[in-house]
Amino acid sequence: MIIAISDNSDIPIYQQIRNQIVMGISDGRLAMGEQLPTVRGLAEEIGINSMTVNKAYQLLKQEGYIYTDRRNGARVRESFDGRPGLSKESEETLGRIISEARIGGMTKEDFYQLCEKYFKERK
Amino acid sequence: MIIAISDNSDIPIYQQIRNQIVMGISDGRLAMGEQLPTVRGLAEEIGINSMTVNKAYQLLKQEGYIYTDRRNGARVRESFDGRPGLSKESEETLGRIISEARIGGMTKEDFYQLCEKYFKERK
Amino acid sequence: MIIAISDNSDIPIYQQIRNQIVMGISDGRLAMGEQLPTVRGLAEEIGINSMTVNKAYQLLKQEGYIYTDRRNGARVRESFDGRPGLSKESEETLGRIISEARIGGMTKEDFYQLCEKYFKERK
Amino acid sequence: MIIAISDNSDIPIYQQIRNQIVMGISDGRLAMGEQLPTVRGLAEEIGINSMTVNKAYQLLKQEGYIYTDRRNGARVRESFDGRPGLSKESEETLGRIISEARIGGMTKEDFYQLCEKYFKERK
DNA sequence: GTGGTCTAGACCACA
DNA sequence: GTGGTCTAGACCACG
Repeated sequence: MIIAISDNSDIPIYQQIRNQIVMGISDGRLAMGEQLPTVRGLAEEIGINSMTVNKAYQLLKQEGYIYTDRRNGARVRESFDGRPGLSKESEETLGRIISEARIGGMTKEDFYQLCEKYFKERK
Repeated sequence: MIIAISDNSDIPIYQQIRNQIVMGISDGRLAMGEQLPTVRGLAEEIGINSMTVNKAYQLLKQEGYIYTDRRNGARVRESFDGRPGLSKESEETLGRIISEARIGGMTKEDFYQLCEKYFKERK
Repeated sequence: MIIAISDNSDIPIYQQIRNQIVMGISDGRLAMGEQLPTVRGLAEEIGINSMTVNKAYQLLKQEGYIYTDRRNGARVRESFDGRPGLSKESEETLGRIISEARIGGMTKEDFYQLCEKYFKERK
Repeated sequence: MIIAISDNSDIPIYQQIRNQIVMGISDGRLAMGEQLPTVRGLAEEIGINSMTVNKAYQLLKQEGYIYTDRRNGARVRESFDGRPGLSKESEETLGRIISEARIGGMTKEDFYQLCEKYFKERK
């Protein structure tokens, strides 16, 4: 899986990595239990410091998306059973986005149609 | 309209203001063309630096949600025509949230049901 | 409040800082809402890198013990209402310690007497 | 006695083994003087490197929980006399946990009730 | 002035 | 070889 970082984004690099891995898990590019690139390997690949990748992995680990096995590096969680639907922050953000969509003139149907795109994606 | 700032949020204060005004416009608490509080007035009301409020207004203006007329008052835009849509950033964020929802075990129906809540709100 | 770091401990420095602040909150040396030392200030005081203090603060923040107000630095949480009794890890560790105590020949009464010491402490 | 290793734990494997054996001794699953599995046998059983099991045994031996007789078999110590007590480390950890419990809103009685659970266990 | 982020190196424990 | 920790110094956003 390719991880592309945008230098001129105002989202911190470690967050961008975190987001792309989450999206990779969601759309199937990263399978349950699959091994992630090593911290150093990924850092080299995208040309950043390994501490930054480490921070992203720590965040993913804390959120329960991955775990680190001392023998094999980092892996995607095998199951996401007990986790609640959405984090409180993400739900708030969703509310904000829906507000923006409504002001932007989108109907509920327009919005759901947009969502479909992201539900379908499975590269 | 009451604007409440959370000190322990990770979101910068000026963005919290911006978000609340956007949501106010969306759910009808702020009417099209309605005059916003003055920068200094709002700053005093919520007990923060007026530079911060100014920054929020600048952002809203730049995003096209409000405009300032020559008497220095800020008003909500009268119409939001143009093709319906979301900003590129917000659409990306939406994609990220849908990914999180899917991993969290939400079905498309669960997600839409959650969205309904935010579409209904109209205080 | 004085924070003392042990260099020859196998507990990471950022964890030691975290533990001492937690204990400070518990025994009243740090009041609810009280401002913590600044990251740089504390780092200088105990002669370590500010990133390490930052890491400790991030951990405390994530655990809900403190929050960071952009205007005033880091502060102790005002209330700890909704938090559950003990984290799963701490409860497991407690079980392990009780096992050690029993093998060490302590009766339940011996153990509770030892606990009393830590419940009483309020410097 | 079954020893189960968790790959996604932050606790090193050799310590997990050590902890489980200590708890086994405490709750009676391992009798005083009972012979432990061989290093190689246990390593194969739980599918890890025998160096790791060896490290756990060394630690247990150093802590006085087990001893190795001249026929190379490891056995649980016959008696644990001496003045009742906890290691300095464990006592410190206990203090930390009590702090967390207090902040978490547990009363002394809540805490003792939780402890009871671990005192009762004797499989 | 505050915390947040990032870099370029380094050392260590674990397995 | 893996992740985890730490350093010394730097820049940035926020208020």
